[in-house]
Amino acid sequence: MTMTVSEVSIEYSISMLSKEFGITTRSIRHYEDIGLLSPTRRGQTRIYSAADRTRLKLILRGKRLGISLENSREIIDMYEPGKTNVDQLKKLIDAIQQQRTKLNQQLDDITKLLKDLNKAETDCVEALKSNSQ
Amino acid sequence: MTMTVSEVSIEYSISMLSKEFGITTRSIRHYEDIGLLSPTRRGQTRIYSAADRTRLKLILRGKRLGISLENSREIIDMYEPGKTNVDQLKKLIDAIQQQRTKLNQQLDDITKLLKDLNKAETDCVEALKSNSQ
DNA sequence: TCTTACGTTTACGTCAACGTAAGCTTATAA
DNA sequence: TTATAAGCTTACGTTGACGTAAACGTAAGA
Repeated sequence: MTMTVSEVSIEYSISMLSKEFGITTRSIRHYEDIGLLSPTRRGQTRIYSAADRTRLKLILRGKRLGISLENSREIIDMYEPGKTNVDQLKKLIDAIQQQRTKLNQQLDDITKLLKDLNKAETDCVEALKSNSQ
Repeated sequence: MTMTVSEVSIEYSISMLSKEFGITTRSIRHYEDIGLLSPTRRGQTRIYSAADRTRLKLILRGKRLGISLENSREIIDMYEPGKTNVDQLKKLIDAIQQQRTKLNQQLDDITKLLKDLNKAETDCVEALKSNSQ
C-alpha cells in the first residue's frame, strides 16, 4: 500500500509529549481522566494529534498563570464556539470579560512585583558593595 | 493619660483585614500557622500593624500570580535584606533573577491569552450577528 | 530467550491550602 | 441579664493535582 504525504498526519506518543513539555505521563493521563484531553487509540495505546498537543500547550500555559484545570477547560472551550445558542454565546462573552479582568489584574501585579524585585536587587548589590569595602 | 497623635499607630483586627481583602479569618490564621504573619497580641486577641497588613497584601498578590505560600515567604523576605552575609546576598540576587524570569514568562502567557480571548470574543459577536439575521 | 523500554489500568497516598465544626471566653447592646 | 457578635484553640475533613506502587501486555535488541 502506498501513501501520499497529505495522508500522513502528525502523531505523538505520550512519552514524546511528556519529554517535550517536561511533565510526567501521569499528568497527561490525569488531564485525560478529568476530560481535558481525549486522544485516539491504537489498540490501548494513546495517540495524540497536533490538536491534542495544542490543547496540552494551552493547559500548561494556564497552569503557569495559576488557572485551575477546571477553568482551563472552560477557557479552552471558548476558542471553539460550536455553540449556536444565543444564551450560551452571551455567557461566553461574559466569561471572556471576566477572564480579561483577571488577566489585567495579574498584569498589574506582575509589574508591581517586578518593580519590587528591581528594588530588592539594587539593595542587595548596594549591600554587597559596602560589604566589600 | 494623654496621648499625642504620633504615639498612636494604626491597628487592625482580624475581621477588619478579612473584610478588606475578601478572605476568611481562617486563611489569615493559617498564614500565621505557617509563619507568614506574626501579629502582636492583646491578651489572646491578634493585633495587626500596618506592616502586617502590607505583608498580607503581598501574600495575596502572590496568590493571584499562582505563587505558593512557601515561595511567597521567600520573596517577601527578599525585601528585607537584614542579611549581611555575602553568600546569602548572592543567593538572593539569584532568586530574584529566577523570579523575574518566571514573571516574564507569565507576561508572555498573558499577552497571548488576551489575544486569544479577543479572537474568541469577536467570533462570539460574529456568531450572534449572523444568528439575529 | 531474556531483558529493557514503553505502554496500559487500578488504586491508594500525599501535599498545600484551607473548610468546617466543636467548645470555650469576653465584650457590648438590648 | 441575656443574647449576639467577635475572638480564640484544637482537630478532623476536603479538594485539586498529581505521586507512587503493583501488576500486567507488547515489541525490539543482545
